[in-house]
Amino acid sequence: MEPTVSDGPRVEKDVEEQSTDEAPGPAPEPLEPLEPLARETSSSGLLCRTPDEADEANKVAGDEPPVDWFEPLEDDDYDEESLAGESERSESVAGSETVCKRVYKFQRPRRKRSHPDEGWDEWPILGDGWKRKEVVRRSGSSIGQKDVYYLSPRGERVRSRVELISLMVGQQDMSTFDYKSGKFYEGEVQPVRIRHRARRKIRERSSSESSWLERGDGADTPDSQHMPTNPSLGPTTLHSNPTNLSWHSTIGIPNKGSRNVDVPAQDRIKLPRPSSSRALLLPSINGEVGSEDSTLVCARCGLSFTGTWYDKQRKRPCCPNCWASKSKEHPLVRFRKWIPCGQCVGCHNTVNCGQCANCKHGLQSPESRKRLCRKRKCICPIRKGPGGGGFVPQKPSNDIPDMYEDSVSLQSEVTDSQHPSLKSSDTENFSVNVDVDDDDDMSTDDDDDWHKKRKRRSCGECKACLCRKDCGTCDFCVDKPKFGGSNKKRQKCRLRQCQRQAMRHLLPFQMGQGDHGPDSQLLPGRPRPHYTYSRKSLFKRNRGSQYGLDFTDNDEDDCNLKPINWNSAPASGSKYFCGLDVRNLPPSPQQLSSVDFTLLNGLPHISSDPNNSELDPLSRWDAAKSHPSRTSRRCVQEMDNDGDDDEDDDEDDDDGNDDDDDYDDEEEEGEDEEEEVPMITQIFSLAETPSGSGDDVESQLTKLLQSLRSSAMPILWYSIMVEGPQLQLVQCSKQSSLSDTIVLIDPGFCYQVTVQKQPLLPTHSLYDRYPARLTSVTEVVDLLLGLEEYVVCQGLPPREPLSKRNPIILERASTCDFLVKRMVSVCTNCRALQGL
DNA sequence: GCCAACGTTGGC
DNA sequence: GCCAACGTTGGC
Repeated sequence: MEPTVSDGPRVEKDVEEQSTDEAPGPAPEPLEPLEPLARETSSSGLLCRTPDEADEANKVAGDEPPVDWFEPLEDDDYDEESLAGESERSESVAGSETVCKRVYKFQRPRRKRSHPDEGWDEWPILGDGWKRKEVVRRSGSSIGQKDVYYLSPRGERVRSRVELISLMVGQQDMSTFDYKSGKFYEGEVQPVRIRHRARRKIRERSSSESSWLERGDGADTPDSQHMPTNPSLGPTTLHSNPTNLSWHSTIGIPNKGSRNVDVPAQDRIKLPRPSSSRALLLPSINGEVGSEDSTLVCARCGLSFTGTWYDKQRKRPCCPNCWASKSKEHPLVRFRKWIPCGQCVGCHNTVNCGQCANCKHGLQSPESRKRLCRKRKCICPIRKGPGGGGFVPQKPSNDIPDMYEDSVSLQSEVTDSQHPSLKSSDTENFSVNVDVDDDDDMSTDDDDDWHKKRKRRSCGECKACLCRKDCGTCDFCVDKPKFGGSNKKRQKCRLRQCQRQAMRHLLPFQMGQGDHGPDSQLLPGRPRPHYTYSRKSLFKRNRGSQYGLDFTDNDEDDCNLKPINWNSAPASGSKYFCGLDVRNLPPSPQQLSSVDFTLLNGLPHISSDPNNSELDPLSRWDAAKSHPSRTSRRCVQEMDNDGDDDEDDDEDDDDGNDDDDDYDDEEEEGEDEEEEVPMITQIFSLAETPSGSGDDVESQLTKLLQSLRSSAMPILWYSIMVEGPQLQLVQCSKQSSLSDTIVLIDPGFCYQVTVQKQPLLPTHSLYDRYPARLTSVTEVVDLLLGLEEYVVCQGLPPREPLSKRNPIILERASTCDFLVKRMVSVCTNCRALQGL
């Protein structure tokens, strides 16, 4: 039977028969039956395609093997278009979530990363062994956009023309190669790419035009299926709703100042007539160029307007006002997002009741997205429902042109609340519905704010976020192609990782590496998420969640770590670093002294361990990381000695898992942050000893510590607080020229620099360059940067070398400067000692 | 079109 | 559980 849309349930059944990710293997792809559908759709011309696109689609359906860019579409068909079953649509809003989640779960295998050799077409035009692949973006604002990748015979994945050309240097002339189509245009007229200039010019007038121009040959994408000019829309076409159409050409100037929701129809925004250039590009309706304006409802503000303006990605109608707006708010957010007022009782409530349906849902299904406790919901109706944020759409939703409904029906962000199934309710009723149904109302689901999802690693305010320059030395920078790297890690420079929201494992090393350490909540950044849904048994998670807890991560290691109560006094004599997760940090200087360096007569000898001498700084760092037992276990054990089991730990644990489940919950994040700050103060109290100085001084020093930790520090410097109290800045790279250099800041902010535990003489020129007291982050950073100009005096080998079997012991003068300018490897005093 | 980098996953 | 790898997507 030829699959049709109505085959959805059957397909869903097929999907269910797949044992999720356990059975990828050679079994037929669960969504396979849909491929013919896609082909048929393409071939029949039902979709809005240009002739070229239709040819391409037909070609795909015919001679060439199906390229895998159909697959994502099929995925999305299920996810967003609900081809998997109309039943999803007919579900109640609350019920739909269950169904969607189930479908989603069974679709996971389809979402799995494609196998390296999956979906590649042989592309001999580039030479033997070359492969090509087209991928359609499945979500986001650029959904439907098609990306083309190539795979070289050597397995190098090419993402762009630049990369391809760089690979083909000396092999093939790529000047006539069209990357997108994968063909050479020798002797042919290369397809005209109307971009840049045209786009810039047109964008001022019409987003829809620019979208078309931008997309170029990418028009055979899901976007094309919801063009307002799509003749296949049947009863839900333009023609079916004449009251919302304006087939007459209207020429006018967009009324950018008007935001009146009660704009009468005759005052609706008039758009310029499509340009002639655009007319050539737009698809046609029944042979006519689809250049006529139509009345649309802006997906962003809800205003009706006349024209064919669409947002940048041509996903939704977008009025000129919103188009001109610099706001990055997602066009649909206002329709979908429940915006807390921040003032009502619900907004002020920061404690989950634990009793409401949403709380129980979270307890029962921790793997699902967390829903905000009902007691914590904003109770201000004006903030709810479509047109939230104080805006009410002009027209009831059932007056929204059907073409728009059709257009949004394919979007990944579309929820049931926007679904045509709800169009029967007018605006008021719609709002009521939303109010009643808290679950759907919740915007904490991941589908509610895709934009923030991409932004949630960046606060945009901290120094790291504001820093625009890569350090060029961290592992992430080294990985970047511009620094000669292989682009495998693809992460932002560590020094530019947001101090507040970045994943901890991405932060600079001094910020801590572990996510689950006893003091993890003290560290900047977020815990590392655990994407365990695909591999971890739900039972395991549920077992703990029955009690509102999740012990999933309580492996043996963590059990040792978690009982630590940082609010209690440390074990007597304990000298572990406070507030640092040192499990994966490089060895502390104290530890270094006993592990990596052997001090003979106060002088270090060069280790013969290649791990210490051969590796580059980052490798050595990695080596240090790979031996956490050398660095952290000692601390762990020490800390564990005072281990008291505290419920707070459990709560923390729970929170951590909540984070895993829902990073989108902004309020929760805010709470996390709120919890972190005071904890630092409490941590500092750890170091507070009876013999300590006054509270004022201590708190000042603590503030400096906090500031340092929330700032981007020079590479591999990290700040710690030790007993005294004393703030220490430690260069943790053993490969650094300043290895084992510490800046000690006392409660009076006076500082001293030590190198390998040896204090720099007060007469050292370094002290002349910087203030005697370091009272701000800037001063500290300046000093550290200044220190980077120095290297440690190497001393000199003894005149009479010992036997080769003994380590070489370098000698220094008692007046050694320790730190010398980079071009000077040995200080003058040591040279003098040797008579040089 | 290209690059940056976010989010996820498979392998260990 | 960790993390290298990379598919993916937003920004310019």
